[in-house]
Amino acid sequence: MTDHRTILHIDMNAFFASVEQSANPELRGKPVAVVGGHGRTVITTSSYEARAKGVKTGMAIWEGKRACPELIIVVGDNRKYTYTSTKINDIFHTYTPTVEAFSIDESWLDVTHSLSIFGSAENIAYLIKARIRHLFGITCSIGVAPNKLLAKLASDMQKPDGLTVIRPENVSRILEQMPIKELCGIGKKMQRHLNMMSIYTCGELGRCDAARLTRKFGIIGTRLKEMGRGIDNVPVVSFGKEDDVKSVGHSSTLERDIDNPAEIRRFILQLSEMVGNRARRYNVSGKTIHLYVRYADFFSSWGKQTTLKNYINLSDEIYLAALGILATVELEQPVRLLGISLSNLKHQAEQLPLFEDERKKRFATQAMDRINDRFGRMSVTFGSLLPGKEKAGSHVIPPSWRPDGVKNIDVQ
DNA sequence: TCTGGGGTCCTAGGACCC
DNA sequence: TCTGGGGTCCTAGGACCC
Repeated sequence: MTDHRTILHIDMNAFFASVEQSANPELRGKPVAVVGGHGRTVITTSSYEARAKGVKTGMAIWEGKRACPELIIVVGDNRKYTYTSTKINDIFHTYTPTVEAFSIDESWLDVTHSLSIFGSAENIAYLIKARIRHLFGITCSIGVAPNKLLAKLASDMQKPDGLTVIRPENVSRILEQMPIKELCGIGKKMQRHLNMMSIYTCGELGRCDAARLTRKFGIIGTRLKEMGRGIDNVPVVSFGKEDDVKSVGHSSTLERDIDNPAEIRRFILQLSEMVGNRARRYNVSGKTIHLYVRYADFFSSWGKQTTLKNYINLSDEIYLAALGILATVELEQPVRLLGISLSNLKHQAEQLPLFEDERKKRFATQAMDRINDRFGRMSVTFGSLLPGKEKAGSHVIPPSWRPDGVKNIDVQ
């Protein structure tokens, strides 16, 4: 299907750092790095001034300082980013109802049916950029194209504060010399494989024999060739029409490596509480629990999962399942990171448990969740957590957070 | 004082059932 | 007693995205 859609991809420039610079004039024009508040943190986002000096996302603080000694370290503040992201999302919705949040700082808009009202996609892009700059003092890069793949590619072509339009008649010219790694979906490994087949540009990928790609990559081969030609029919899926959420998980690098079993169990309980709290807020329960451990040497790790007969979402049930997994292994090193996730999810129909003690437990859990929602994570928790004052990892939300928050889930 | 945290999707192989 | 094959569920692990 050759469609005639018009898609915008909007990418907030250095989002967390820009929000900080906007909130604090002393940071403007200076190299700033946003980091997590606790534990062995890394740089989540850095300002363009810092990037110019070689500061990159994922660097440890000391690495960032080595690249740029005058680097200003700012501990991230979730509330600022979620608030700003939500408000920006509101702006998008004044131009089209079809808005898909790819992450906290990236969205696609299908404006095909808005063009008659607002004139042109470029006009919409200008209006959006002006409003975001006016309201929040930050910039974004916008790509306009006939599909999501090309719109995302376009928004990457001019940063910061760019506006790039890829018209259907220019697609093949633009892709001819474009390195394949610029395409969303082609990572390091795929790039290496394609390079070994002497494929370096999108043009070459698009002309490659489909059978050759399919032999090498299986079913993905066909898709790769399409990507090389700039073909992408994936629709923009707005909030409320997405697929069900598939898993809920938390992981945390510990402040220091630990090998004390009681301490490990304490962190597992804490993570179980975080996972359970979120699952209950999403109103889902799951029957597969996954425990992930990374050892002190950073490189060795393992993950084990177990599937239960029943769907669960209470913190202590998750905790017990995770402990069950832990009991099947012998730890080889001190532990650096622990993670728990709940998958195999289903929407939980609201019904009161039959037995009095179960009802009491449900109410107690709901009360605890409400307090935590209001006053922040882990304001109240199970007693066994109280003696330790150590808390798991970073409080800075990941860029994968979506302003829509809870996804829509069909009741089954 | 090296190297975060949240996800999705895909594949391969084994167990088990019909 | 011997045989093939399809389907589903499960675990483990990897690639990719932000």
